[in-house]
Parts: sequence; structure tokens; C-alpha cells
Amino acid sequence: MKRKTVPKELLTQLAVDVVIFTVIDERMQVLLIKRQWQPYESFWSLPGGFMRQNESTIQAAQRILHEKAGLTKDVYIEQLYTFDASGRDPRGNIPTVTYMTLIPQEQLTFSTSKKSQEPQFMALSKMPNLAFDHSTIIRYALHRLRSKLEYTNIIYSLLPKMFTLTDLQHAYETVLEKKLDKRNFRKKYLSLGLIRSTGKTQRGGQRRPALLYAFTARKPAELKKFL
Amino acid sequence: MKRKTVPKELLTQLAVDVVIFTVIDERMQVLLIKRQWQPYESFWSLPGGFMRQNESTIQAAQRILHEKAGLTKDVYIEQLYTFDASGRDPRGNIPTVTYMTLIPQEQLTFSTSKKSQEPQFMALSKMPNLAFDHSTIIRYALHRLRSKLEYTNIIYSLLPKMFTLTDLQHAYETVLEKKLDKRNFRKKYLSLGLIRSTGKTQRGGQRRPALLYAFTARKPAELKKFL
DNA sequence: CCAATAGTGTCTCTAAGACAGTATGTT
DNA sequence: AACATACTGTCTTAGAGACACTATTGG
Repeated sequence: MKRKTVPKELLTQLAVDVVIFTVIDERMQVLLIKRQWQPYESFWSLPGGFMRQNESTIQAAQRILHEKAGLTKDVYIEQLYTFDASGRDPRGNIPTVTYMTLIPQEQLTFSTSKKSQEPQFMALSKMPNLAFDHSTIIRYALHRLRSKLEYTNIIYSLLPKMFTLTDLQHAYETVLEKKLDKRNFRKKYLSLGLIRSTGKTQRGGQRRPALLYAFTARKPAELKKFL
Repeated sequence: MKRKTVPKELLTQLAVDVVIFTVIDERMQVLLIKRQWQPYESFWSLPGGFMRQNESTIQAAQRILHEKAGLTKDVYIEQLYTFDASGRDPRGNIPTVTYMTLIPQEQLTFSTSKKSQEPQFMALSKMPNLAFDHSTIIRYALHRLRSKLEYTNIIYSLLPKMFTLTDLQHAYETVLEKKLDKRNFRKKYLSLGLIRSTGKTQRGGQRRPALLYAFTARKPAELKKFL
């Protein structure tokens, strides 16, 4: 049931950009690539591309995740917003549908192999000037992430399968940029029933070993409220 | 700096659909139009259209608001989400960027004049089968609206300039589908500083006249939390 | 004076947040 | 034994929610 002819007036390109967050060394990091073509040649930017026929925007996002960041495993992905303020792209009015993904540090297998585009995690605190409105997009993503931490369990997507309560607290502290009280945090978090003790303890430490926990479900879920 | 040639592979249509909410007779209503063309001919659907070159999606939404619903005044408008699940449009994969607008009943001047497309408010409780995934979109919009009532002041966009506390409470109760306690509601709402007494009282009533209030600012603002 | 809605205050209970010392491993 | 981190409980306070009577106007 394809339309025979669509007026040129109604055709557009549709961009898809992906904000890939992870936590390294207790600092929030975003994956950036160095553009080697116009426009904004040699600027750092979010990995992105254009939606193709016969794929959806989320499929495009996953393709970009794979092509430009070498990431394939199932990662948390969520649509953010469609940016199309006039002037965002010098080639004309090209809306971009943006996605956010969260990756635990341990899953960063791709290293710096793909030299061609130099994909690289950079700390939020020392971000250069980015191409297009990508700084705005990252700011938006961070805001969304912080909000969602407060009423969902998506923190699981930044942690390995097993982790200590201290690790969990550090993850919250890093994203929220806010210190939390250890006793209050544990009291509250354990009361939520989201995690279970695995019985195992952290090996290799040279201090008192901490108990390792795991999320009861590694799927997005909404909570009443917590932090 | 237009690109000379864009591969056909990367061109798409981009739809824009608008969910227009209002409250009539203490019931949530959505503006629908009856499609008089394929696909989904004769189905009720959200007012929508395609984004044109040289307009942004929000401009397209405002154009649709005007063309199909006869609404021009400044109304609250907010982007919701971009839907593009495969199969949502039988003509192919056409993403739609959706917007939500909120209109106070008093501002509904357009009546049922535009017979051509029969735009009509219908209560959420008695919605027919809609074209495309428009039912999903409305469900999403309602969920968003309910969430935002709890941490923003956007309820102002469903009320006239002056209103009684009872009106305000009814607006919340209608959208949230939940009865609220009169004393607790007033205590809390008045403590927020969002509204001010106008000194005037409701005229024309044949009971004890209620004080009329107005929002101190009819602009979207985020609150800590309230309901 | 009757009808009808407007308006008002207290108590209980839960949860958030402040706060410091003991326990248990490693070396 | 010394060290480093894991782990734990109480008190205070603020806010949410339950609850019922008085006030004011029009007819």
C-alpha cells in the first residue's frame, strides 16, 4: 500500500543520535566520535546517522551503537526526545530522534580499536565544544537519567551482575553528583526488594570483604519513589 | 550548505500528530477528526499531518492545531514522543512526532463549524477504535499529563484566568481520576505560592460565593513535588 | 430560616534525614 | 596488632492523609 508519489515537499532526512553513558573511575562518561566530514568536520560529536528505509529509529540507534561504538550486547536503551530547532543543522531542517543507552563499565569490550573514528569516552566534566546541538542533547539526557534514577531501577544498567552496596551507592552518587548517607541509603534500598544478597563476598579485596548483591530483575521497572 | 543529492534510501516522510486535551463537564476530552481518505478512511483519528520543508515539527503541530482544530491562541504545547513501531502505518515506516496541548474549556471558540472534517471532542471514557496507533498515543499522553500534574504547574493551562479553589480541585480530580480531600488540597496548594487571591468573588452563583484565584504566572514551572 | 456550597484546624502516622560506633576481614 | 572498610540503629522532624464542623450567601 505504498503511495505512488510523495511530493518532494514532504520528504526529509531523519537523523538518529545516541547518548552512550557509562561510569568510569566514579565519573560520568559519554561516548564521542571525531567527525571526519562536513559539516562540523573535526568536531567531537555523538555517534549518529540517518534512519534508512525499512528500519525504525530504534533499529537505527542500535545499528549506530554497533557500527560506531562496537556495542552489540543487550543494553538499556530509551528514546529521549526529537530535536529539530531550526538552525540545528546547517544543511537544512533535519530533525534528530535521540536515544540514551547505559552501559556498565565491565561491558566496554570495544576499547579503542576502531581508530578510524576514534570513539572515545569523555568525562562530562571536561567536554569540548560539540557539533550541532549535541551539548544540549547530552544535558537533556543527563537530566532525564537523573530523574529516572529517582523512580525507576535503571541503575542496574550501569552495574555488573554482582556488586556491593558500596558500589551501588557510588553509582548513585556519581550520576546524581551528590553524597548520600550510607546507613540511610542501605536501609531504604534494601527495603525496596530490588536486590538480593548472593551470599558470596567480594574476592581479592585486601580489607573486610563486602557482601555481593544482584538485582532480582534486570528489567526496567517503575518504583513509587525513592531517592 | 544544502547537500546536492541525498540518496533516496535516506528520505522519509515525517508525520506530526497532536493530542488536544480539554475538560468538559468534569470529563477529559480529546479532539478527534474523522478521516475522509485512505488509509483508515472513516476512522476517527488525532489531527495530524506531515512536516514540510522549512518548518519544524512544533511549527507543523501548531499549523495542524490551526488548520484542523481552528485553534490559534497561545496554548500549552509539549512534545511527547516519536512513535515509529514498524507496522504503525500501512504505507510504510513513517515515524510520527507527537505533541500534547491543553486547552481551557472557555477557549473552545471553534465549535463544530468545520464540518468538512468534523473535529469533535470525545470523552476518554468512550473512545472508538482509532486509526493507526492513535489509541496508544493518547494513552501515552494521558500518562504524561498525569505525571506532570504532580511536579509542575501545568494545570493552569486547563483553567480560565480566574477560578475558585473548588474548580482547581475538580480539574485535578478529573485528570487524575481520583478524589482529593478538600482541606488537605487547599492547605497544600495555597502553601505552594502558585496562585493568588484576586479579591473578587464568583458572581452569579446562588450559594455562598467563592473567592476567585489566579495563577501568579501562566508559564510552565517545575515544583519540588506536590500531589 | 432553609438550602447549598465555602471555608477552616488537629491529630496520627510514616518516612526522610542527621548522626557514630562496632564488626570483620587483610596484612 | 594495626588498618581499612563493612555494617548497623535511634532520634528528630516534616509532611501526608484522615477526619467534621462552622460561615456565608441567595432565595
